[in-house]
Amino acid sequence: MSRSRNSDKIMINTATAHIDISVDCAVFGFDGEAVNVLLIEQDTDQMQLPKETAQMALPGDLVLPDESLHASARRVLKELTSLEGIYLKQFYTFGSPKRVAQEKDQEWLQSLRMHPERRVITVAYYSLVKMDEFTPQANSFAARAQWVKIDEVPDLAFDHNEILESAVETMQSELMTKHIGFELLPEKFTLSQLQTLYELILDKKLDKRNFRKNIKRMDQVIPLDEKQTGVLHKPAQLFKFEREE
Amino acid sequence: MSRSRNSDKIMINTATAHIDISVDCAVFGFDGEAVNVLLIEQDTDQMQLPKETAQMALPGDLVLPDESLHASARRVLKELTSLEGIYLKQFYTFGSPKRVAQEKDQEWLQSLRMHPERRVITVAYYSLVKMDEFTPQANSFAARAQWVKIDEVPDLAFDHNEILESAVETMQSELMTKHIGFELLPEKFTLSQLQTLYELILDKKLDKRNFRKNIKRMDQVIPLDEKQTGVLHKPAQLFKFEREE
DNA sequence: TTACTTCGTGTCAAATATACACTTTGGTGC
DNA sequence: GCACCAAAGTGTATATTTGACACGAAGTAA
Repeated sequence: MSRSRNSDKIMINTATAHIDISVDCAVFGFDGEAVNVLLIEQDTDQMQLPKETAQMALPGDLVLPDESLHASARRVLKELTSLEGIYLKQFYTFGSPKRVAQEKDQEWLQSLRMHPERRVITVAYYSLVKMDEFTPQANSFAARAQWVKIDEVPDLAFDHNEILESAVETMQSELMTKHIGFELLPEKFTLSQLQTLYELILDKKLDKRNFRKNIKRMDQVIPLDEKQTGVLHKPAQLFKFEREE
Repeated sequence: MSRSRNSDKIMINTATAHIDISVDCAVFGFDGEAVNVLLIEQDTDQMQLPKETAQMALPGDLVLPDESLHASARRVLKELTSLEGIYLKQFYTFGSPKRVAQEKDQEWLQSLRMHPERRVITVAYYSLVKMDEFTPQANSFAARAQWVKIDEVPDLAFDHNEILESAVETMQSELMTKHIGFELLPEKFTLSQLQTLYELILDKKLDKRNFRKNIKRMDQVIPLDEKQTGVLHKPAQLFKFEREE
């Protein structure tokens, strides 16, 4: 099939031509104050690398030979948070030939990967977790995980800043149409919490009355006979979200 | 890094563990009557396979070792149509472990690929071409290409029906927000042509006056001092689309 | 000139989006 | 128990957008 097919045969069949596939997950959480993303600190100790070279990265892993992409993302997430059945969505695949070839990244890959020089194409997912259900696992992977406010994210390994930015954009555009905001809130929430979350994700102020008008005409948002407690002002009514099938 | 990282090391290092990466393109065109997609007929003659086994497929190819994903899609498209600089958009990555393992597909892969048994993950793009600029290349790849109306697409190779369906959905959802409709029309077009195209893509009737009201308030659509010719009724005014930067 | 076909146009009603400010409620501390 | 604090909760008027709907105008062909 055409010229390129022939060149495949010539070029693919060399040791350097293998391409690895990974998944990376941008895992978002909301603590009432800010939207956070889960970052992993590269483990320089174990790798016997100088601490200065430690970078933070989105959690990710190579795709296993018999694992679907989605399963792979689920696995990464489960190892990290032990959560299952949470919102997880593929949004883009990053495949620049040099995306793991920068010097800052090679050092780390060389102490970790069998084929550090290999090109890696990564399928990126974003995920939304309720922070109050988040229970880090007692393994070295999750132990080095931490929540970082999305506007305080440092320079990350590989092209992970780009991936993260793209995840945030995807989340913004899906917020309205897919009601993903509720995935970040606890079971019971107030409308002010919901509004704060929307304002943080969309990065703009919303009008309180108009916002409530809109929310209240969604019949998936159900008022409870319960009020907020432990606040030093008028307690707000609690609501729950019921996803329809 | 954690259990899975270890299992990578064990499992990746076997002959069967390599995963190939391809791109597949759903190339759409509009002939005034219907929306068409470019399909390739698998070349059973050259492969010495019985003709009954011939299937149609979306054009695609393995990603070359040093080629970005986008470049790879551009290459496939150029070989097929010789067109450059046309609308091309990544929309999803399909990675089910068994997606090329069905019997109907293996026969063909075995006469074509160096590693027919390998799992292939494919990054899918959709593309919009003006059919009047489409010039098939004189190579065997393009010679077997043909336009097929999207509602007459037969069973395709691999999971290409699923990919195509997903491409159509993406196109539908991007039609309004990204004004991709104009990519399918010739330089000069009438509002009726535009409306027909919208109705075909969205698969629903639109009201003529309301449609025109909406289009006319887009200042990217510019009326020309020119009319349709060669029609046996009142000729329509021509318009052009000017993408703003 | 007639017949045919598609082009091109406006209005009204309904729904939705936006802008905007004050009273209510519960808790705390005196 | 009163005063204060802080956020909750609520309504209206205006502008904008959407959706439904029908007929004369322009050109071609016979």
